[in-house]
Amino acid sequence: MSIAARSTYHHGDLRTALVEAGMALVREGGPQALVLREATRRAGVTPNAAYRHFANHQALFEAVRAAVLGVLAAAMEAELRQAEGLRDPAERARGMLAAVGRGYLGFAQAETGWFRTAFAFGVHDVEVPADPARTAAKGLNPFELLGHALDAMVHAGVLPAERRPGAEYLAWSAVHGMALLIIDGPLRNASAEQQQVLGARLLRMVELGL
Amino acid sequence: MSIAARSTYHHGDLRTALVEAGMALVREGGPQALVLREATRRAGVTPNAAYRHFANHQALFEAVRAAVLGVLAAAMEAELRQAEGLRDPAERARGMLAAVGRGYLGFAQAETGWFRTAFAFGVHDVEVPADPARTAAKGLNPFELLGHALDAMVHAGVLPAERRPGAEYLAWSAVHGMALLIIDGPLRNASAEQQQVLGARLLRMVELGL
DNA sequence: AATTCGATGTGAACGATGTCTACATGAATC
DNA sequence: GATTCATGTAGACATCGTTCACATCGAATT
Repeated sequence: MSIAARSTYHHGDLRTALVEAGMALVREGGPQALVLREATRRAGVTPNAAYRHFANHQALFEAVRAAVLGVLAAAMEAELRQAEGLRDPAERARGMLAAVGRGYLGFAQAETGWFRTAFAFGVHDVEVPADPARTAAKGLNPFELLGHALDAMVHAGVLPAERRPGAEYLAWSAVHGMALLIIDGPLRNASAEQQQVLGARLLRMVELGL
Repeated sequence: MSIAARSTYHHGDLRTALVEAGMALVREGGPQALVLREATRRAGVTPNAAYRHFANHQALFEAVRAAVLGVLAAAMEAELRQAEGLRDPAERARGMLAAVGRGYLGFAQAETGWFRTAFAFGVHDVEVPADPARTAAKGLNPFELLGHALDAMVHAGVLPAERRPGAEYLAWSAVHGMALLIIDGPLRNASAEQQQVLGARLLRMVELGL
């Protein structure tokens, strides 16, 4: 990208510049593509300058990951908005769960590099409250959006309350697993159509089996 | 490990020595821990010697991955043997599916480094037939073992035949996703008991929702 | 307004890694 | 017994993350 030729000695906002460069790298090549020196290069700065803002490579990586999770949350919220328009509470609640799943799977397909980054080396600390870098408009991270949909299902009487606890882990397992099979598992060569059909079947399985 | 002091100029069986060293590395530290130079060090050999047997780092990695998939298959077969003793065909078929899932989840918990390696950078080519390095006694790879269990369910009348096609992807998605949540996702700090309970719930969800 | 100072960026260096090219060894083949 | 070819060694290179000492500059203090 832009090797920003800089006139001032100080960059101005190097931290965010590095994160943005990292986002670009990782969007193309996944987590492996985040190389500290390249990020500084793109920011028009010496490698060591990064160490004024990040303790090490991993710290930079975590910042990039957080930003990616924010984008994911935004994608899920976009899908959610459609479902929230539905009138019937039961239908709406079910639609919300499906929307969360669709947003997740769609993101994995459309932004593979980012998705890989979001969950590389573990799905770390996704449930902790409200790192603002990880959220979008609603202020909820992806995990919380899922919980939100499940709550709505209980409220609408679609999901028995006694099966609510822990339900996010079951739903997430299914959707996360399929996302991985799609992006570079055995489903990576399936047509987008087939993938969508399987995704829908999976979401129905979750709904039935929860 | 053993830095095999060698008297002969030729190693004798460097290829397998490198794979075994790689297995040990990866068992501890996951896929990132496979470093070519360290593997050659442990084999008591110059770094370049590796290039007589593997085109590059990735080729070595794939060989290690294949070996790991073989161990996984063995773990799943061990679980399967218990279920195969059951008399009632329906119960047996259901038991086989559960056994496959348990083997998978148990392997993820017990051999985290190996599990991460098996599915790092994508669940590549797991469905292709019978790379012998990837199989255990039965000659079936993990994917085929799952298909085997599902076939048994159809045969026993537990799973409607029209829902059989593609069912492995639904089941695998769920189990694979949960494995990831357990090894370094939000469930990594849950007690082994809680993990097992959730695993059982997940498998029931699959059975119901397939 | 001049001085100080802490935050930010630079320069040069180190050890480690994957990989290349040229050379050495030795077991199998003719 | 000479030759050949698979296998291992030696040395080098570019790149990466990271460290230590030094440079620059905006903002706070006097």
